[in-house]
Amino acid sequence: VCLELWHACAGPLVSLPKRGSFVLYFPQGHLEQAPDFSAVIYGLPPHVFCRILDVKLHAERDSDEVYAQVSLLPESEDIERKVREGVVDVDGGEEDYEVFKRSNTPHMFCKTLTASDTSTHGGFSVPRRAAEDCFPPLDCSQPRPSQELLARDLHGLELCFRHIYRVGQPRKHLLTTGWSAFVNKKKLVSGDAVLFLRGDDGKLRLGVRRAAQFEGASAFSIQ
Amino acid sequence: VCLELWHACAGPLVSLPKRGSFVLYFPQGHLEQAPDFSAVIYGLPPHVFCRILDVKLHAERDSDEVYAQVSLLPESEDIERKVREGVVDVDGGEEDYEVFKRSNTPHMFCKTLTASDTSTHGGFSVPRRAAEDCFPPLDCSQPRPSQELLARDLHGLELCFRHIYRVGQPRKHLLTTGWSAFVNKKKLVSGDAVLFLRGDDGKLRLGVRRAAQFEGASAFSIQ
DNA sequence: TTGTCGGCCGATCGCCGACAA
DNA sequence: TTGTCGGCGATCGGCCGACAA
Repeated sequence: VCLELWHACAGPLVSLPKRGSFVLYFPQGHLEQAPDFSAVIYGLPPHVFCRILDVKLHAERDSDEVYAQVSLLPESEDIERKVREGVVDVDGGEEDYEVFKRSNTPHMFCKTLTASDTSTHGGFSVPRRAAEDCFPPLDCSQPRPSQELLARDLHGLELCFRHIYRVGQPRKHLLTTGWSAFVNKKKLVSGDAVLFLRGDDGKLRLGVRRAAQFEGASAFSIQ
Repeated sequence: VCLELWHACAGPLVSLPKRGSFVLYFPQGHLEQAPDFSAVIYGLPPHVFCRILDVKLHAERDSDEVYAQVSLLPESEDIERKVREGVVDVDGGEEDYEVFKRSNTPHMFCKTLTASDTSTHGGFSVPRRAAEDCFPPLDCSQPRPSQELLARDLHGLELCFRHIYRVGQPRKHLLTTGWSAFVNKKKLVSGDAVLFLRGDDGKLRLGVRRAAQFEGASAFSIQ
């Protein structure tokens, strides 16, 4: 999946460990996150000194929720001592995403959906800055500027929208055709957020960040 | 869940062990059904002599697929020997569902859905026998007999349909309003079957039996 | 600048009848 | 008896403008 879009969806509070770096792994904390398989395992060490073998980015196929799969390799106490003493660097030397982000600033916009955005009556009001930053420019010499907008989501699925400018007297950008199909497909509701992201290659990416959700929220969904 | 409806949905080939009876449990066969958690466990006995502590009937919340949760208690070799010798009866003496069914014959009907039944164009053709056996009788002295039909599914959820008689010249029973909502909610397709069941209390029950489905079939669902 | 609403057109749903298998 | 289809009315989706926050 797209690195930038993944981080955009995850939000600024999420940072991933670098491959090759060292971490302390707390097995008991891991177990406590899986109450269905809760078990008391005696003799479990409180923490294990590990090296990050790999970090894979994923997104849930149904909900688009982002998550990472981190592969750990337990290291010897010898290595642990050397790291603590500074003989071996904690960081593995691989480029950090923060570093990458500072040099390559993607054009990005995030908007929380309003009642109008998610209702069946009408489309999506595009914030002006979002349209100007992320969308291809419209030929405003025409009376009714419009274009087809193509964007890919985290799974690489291509979405298509009609993007128009200036409806009514106060001018504004709108997404019309294709928008409600997107809302339905992603099961978006008022309060959820969408992210537009234009990569350096000019390709448009589209992500989703859902409002605070409860465990088993789908059990209470309408119809 | 409703005992009769559960058995109706499960079909005549499915019979459950009685509570209190004895069975031979084959752990290896159980493991082979869960390939995701496949593991080779050494020293596993080929079979365990068990008593049925409890049998709970369930239905999947999303698909309405029926399944049973069977609780087993391993028994001593002493009991096993007595059972084999006939000193203790294999059956636990609890009433069998087959026995129950022979004395209480519920009015029941099962129909495989046609293309017309599942299309958005029109409602559901009710077989005449289904209507007469399971539905409250209509007042046919009126020019357009119709009634509201209430039925509960396996989860106790109440469905509502408009039931009419005699549309067009060849008279027939139809479910109109409410039917397509039911088809959508249960994601029914042509080939699936619905079951109508009128209990002794006169209450109507409504079950679903899906056509042969493949693993991960939802991955190929439309939209 | 942008969230919401009234108006309105067109597409689809869904009810009715006819007809045939 | 019942599966399918043509027809057509009612409903809803969805695009436009106006207006106000």
